[in-house]
Amino acid sequence: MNSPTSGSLEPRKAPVQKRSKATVEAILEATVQVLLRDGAEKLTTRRIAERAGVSVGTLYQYAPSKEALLYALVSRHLDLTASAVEQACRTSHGRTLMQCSDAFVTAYVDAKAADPEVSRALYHATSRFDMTELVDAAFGRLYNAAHALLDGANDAVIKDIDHVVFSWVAIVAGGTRQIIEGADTVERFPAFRCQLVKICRAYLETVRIRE
Amino acid sequence: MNSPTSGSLEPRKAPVQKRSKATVEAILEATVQVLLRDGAEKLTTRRIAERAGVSVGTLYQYAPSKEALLYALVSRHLDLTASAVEQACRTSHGRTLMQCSDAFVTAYVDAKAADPEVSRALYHATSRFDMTELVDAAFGRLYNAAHALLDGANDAVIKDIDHVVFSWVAIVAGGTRQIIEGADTVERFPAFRCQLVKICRAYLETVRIRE
Amino acid sequence: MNSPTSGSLEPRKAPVQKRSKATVEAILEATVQVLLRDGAEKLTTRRIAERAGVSVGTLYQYAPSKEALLYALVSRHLDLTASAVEQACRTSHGRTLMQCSDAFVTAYVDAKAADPEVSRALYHATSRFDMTELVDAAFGRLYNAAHALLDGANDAVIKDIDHVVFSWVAIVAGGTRQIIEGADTVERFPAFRCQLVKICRAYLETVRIRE
Amino acid sequence: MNSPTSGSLEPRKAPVQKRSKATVEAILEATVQVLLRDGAEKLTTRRIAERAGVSVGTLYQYAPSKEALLYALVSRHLDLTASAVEQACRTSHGRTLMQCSDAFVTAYVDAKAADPEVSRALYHATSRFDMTELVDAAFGRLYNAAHALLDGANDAVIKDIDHVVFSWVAIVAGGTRQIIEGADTVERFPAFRCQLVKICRAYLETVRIRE
DNA sequence: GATGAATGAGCCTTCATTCAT
DNA sequence: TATGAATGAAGGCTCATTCAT
Repeated sequence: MNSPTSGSLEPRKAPVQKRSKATVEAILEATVQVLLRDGAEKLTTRRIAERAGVSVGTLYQYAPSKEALLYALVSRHLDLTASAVEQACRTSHGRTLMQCSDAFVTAYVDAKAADPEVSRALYHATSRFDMTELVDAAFGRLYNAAHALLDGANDAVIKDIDHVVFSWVAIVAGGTRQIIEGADTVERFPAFRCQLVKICRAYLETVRIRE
Repeated sequence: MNSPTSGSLEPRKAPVQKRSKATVEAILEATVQVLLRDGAEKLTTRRIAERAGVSVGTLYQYAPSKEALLYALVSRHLDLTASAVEQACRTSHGRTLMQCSDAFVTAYVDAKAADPEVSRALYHATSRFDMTELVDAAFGRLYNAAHALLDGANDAVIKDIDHVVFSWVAIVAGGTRQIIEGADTVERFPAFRCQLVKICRAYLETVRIRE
Repeated sequence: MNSPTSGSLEPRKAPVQKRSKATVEAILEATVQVLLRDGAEKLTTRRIAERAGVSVGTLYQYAPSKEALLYALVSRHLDLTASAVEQACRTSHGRTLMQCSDAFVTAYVDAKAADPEVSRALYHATSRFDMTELVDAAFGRLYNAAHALLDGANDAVIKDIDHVVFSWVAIVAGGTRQIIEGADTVERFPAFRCQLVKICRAYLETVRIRE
Repeated sequence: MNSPTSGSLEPRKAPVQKRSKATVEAILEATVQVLLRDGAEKLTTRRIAERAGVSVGTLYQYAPSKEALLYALVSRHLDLTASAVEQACRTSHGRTLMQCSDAFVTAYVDAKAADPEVSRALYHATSRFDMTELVDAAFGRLYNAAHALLDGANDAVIKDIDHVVFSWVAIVAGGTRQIIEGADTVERFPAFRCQLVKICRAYLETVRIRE
C-alpha cells in the first residue's frame, strides 16, 4: 500500500523499544490533534512536536518528513477501513443481496464513524498533501471487495456490475465523507447511516436480476 | 453568505469601472489557472499576479488577501451550483417524484461536471483554506431546494422528509465529489451520472407514501 | 565560466535600477565582510543580510541561494585575476623571456594583492563550497595565457613547455595563496613578491633553450 | 602546539588502556574515511561514530567536540610533515646547497604526496575549521628547519636569508597544495615534483654568495 | 564504560503583504 | 493607480551535544 514518490516515507527507525513505541504513538496522535484543533494550515512540525511533548529533533528521529507523518497516519487509517470492509465482505459472502448490501455499508460507515474526529482530520490531510496513490489503492481494495461480494450473493445476479460497484462505492464513501466533514457530524450520523442502508438496498434491488 | 473570521474577505473596492471589473476578472481567472496548472501547493500571489498580467500591488488593490481570492472563487462556484439546482427545482416543482429526483440529481451533477477540472481545483481549495461557512451556506440552499422540491411533488408525500433530504443531498454531493476527485474523472462520469439517477429514484421510491 | 550544477546559480533579477544595483553590491560586499570577520563557518544568510542592511527576503530576491552568492563573488574575483593576467600576457607578448616572466608574476600577484582581505575571504569560500569548476576554468585561462606568453618570448624556446607552465603557475598561484592566507599577509607581501620574481626568472632561465 | 579558543581541544581522557587507544585510533581513522568518502560537508558526528563502529556517546568520551577531532587529525598530519622535513634537514645539514635544497623539497613534497587523498581532505578541513594556530606552528617549524639547513650549507652563504626562507617555504608548500587540491593530482604530481626541485635549485643558486 | 534517544539552537528558504516611487 | 522592491515571520529540517539507562 506504500509507494513513496521521492525520499523515504517510511519511519526512520523501527520502534523496537517500549519508550520509542510510545513516542511514535504520541507523535502520530499529536499530529491528529493538531490537525483537528488548528487545521491543516497550521500543521507545523513544531506544533506537532510540542503537542506530542517532544522536541522537533525527536520527531525527525521517527519520521523523515512531515509528509511522511501524514502518509503513515492516512495509510494506517485507510488500511483499517479497507480491512474492516474486506472482513465484512468475506463474512457475508454467499448471503442474500440485501444482507450483502447492509454488511458493506455498515462496515464502511462504522469504520469511518468509529472516530469521526480522526476521520475528519485525515480527510483534510488527504486533500492537502498529495496522497493519491494511497487513496487509489484503498479504493481499489474496496472495489474488489464489493465486486466479489455482489458476485457471491446467493439470490441475485447484478446487471452491469462494474458500473454498479463503482457508483455504489462512490456514494457510500462520498456520502460518508460529506457527513463527516459537515457541520453537525455526530448528531446526524446515525440517521444518515440508517438512510444509507435504505438507499443501497433500494439501489441494488433495482439492478439485480432475480434468480 | 460571507462571514470572514478576521479581516474582510470582501473585495477592497467595488469594481465600478469597467477596467476594474476586467482586472478583477483577470485575477480570479488567473487564480483558477494557477490552481489548475500548478496545484494548490504553488498557488502564490506572485504567480497569480503574473498570470493575470498585473503586479502584486495591483492584485492587492482588488483583493484584501490571497484567502479572499479563493473565497470569492469558491463562493461564486458554489453559488453557480446552488443556483442551477434551485432553478431546476423551481422548474420541476409540482411534477412527479421521479421527475423531481431526476431534475435535482442532473442539475447538481451537471453543474459540477461542466468544468470538472475547475471543480476539482476548488474542492482542493475548499479543504485547504477553511471555508466551512461558505460550504455550509451552499448546502443550506441545497437542503432548502430539495425540501421544497420533494414537498411539492404531485404524486407523493415523503416520510421523514428531513432525514431524507439530508441523506439524499449527502450522497449526491458526496458521490459527485468522489468521482471528480478520483483518478479517472472524465471517462467514468457519464456512467456514474446514470447510476446516480437510478439510485435516487430507487431511494425516493422507498420513502414515498403513495397518494 | 559558469556552469551551475543544479538549480540556477545566476542572479535572480538583473539589477537594472540604480537602487537594485546598489543593493546587489551591498549584499556581495557584506558577504565578503562576514566571510572575513566571522569566518566561513558563520557565513549565514541572516548575517549577510544584516551586514548588508537588508532583509533576508531582499537577499533572496537577488541571489537564488547562499551558494550562488559565493559563486558570483568567486567568479567575479577569478575573472578579474585571469583577465589581468591575460592582459599582461598580451602586452608582453614577443618580449624577452625575463620580461615575460616578470609580467606574468607581477600581474598575478598584484591582482591577488590588490585587496588581500577579499582574496583571503574568497580562498576560504572556495574551499568551503565546491567551486571546482570555477577554479578549474580560471586556471585553464592562466595556463593558456602562460603558455602563449612563453611561446612568444623573442629570445627563448622553452623545453618541455607543458610541465613548465603547469609548475610555474602552480608555484605562483600556490605561493601567493600561502602568503595571503598566512598570518602576516601585509607586511611580508612585498618581499615575497620580489623573491617570487627572482624565483621565476631563475627557473625559466634554466628551462630555456637560448636562441 | 595547541591553544584552543574555547573549550579544550585535547582528548578528554588519556588513552592509557589499550582498548581506549584502539578506540581513539578508530575514531580518528573513521574521521578521515568520512572526510574522504563523503566530503567535509557531510562530516557529521553520527557518521564518524558509525564508521568507527561506536556510538556517538563513546565518541564524545574520547573527543570533546567534532572540531577537536579535526584538530587532532590535522595536528598529527602537520606534525608528520614537519617531522619528516626536520629529519631530512638534520640529515642534510652541512652538505652542499643543492643537496640541501633537494632534501628539503623532496621531503616536503613526499610527505604530502604519501597519501594525497588524505592530504587533500585535511586541506579542506583546515580551511573549513579555523586552524590557523596549528598551521602557523607547523610553518614555524618549517621555517626554522629551512633556516638552519641553509645556514649550514657547506658551500654557500645565503643573502637575505629570512626572506629567502619565507619565500622558499611559501612556494614549496603553496605549490604542493595547489597540485594536491587541483583536478588531476596523481598524474601530474611526479612531473611537478621534478620541476619543483629545479625551481628551488635555480632560486637558491641566485641568492647564494659563493664561498 | 557504552549507548543512542532526546534536545533545541540555528540554518536556509519562501511568500503574503506593504509602501515609496 | 500601478508597480515591484523590500520586509520578516514562519516553516521544514539538521546535527553537535548531553545524559538517563
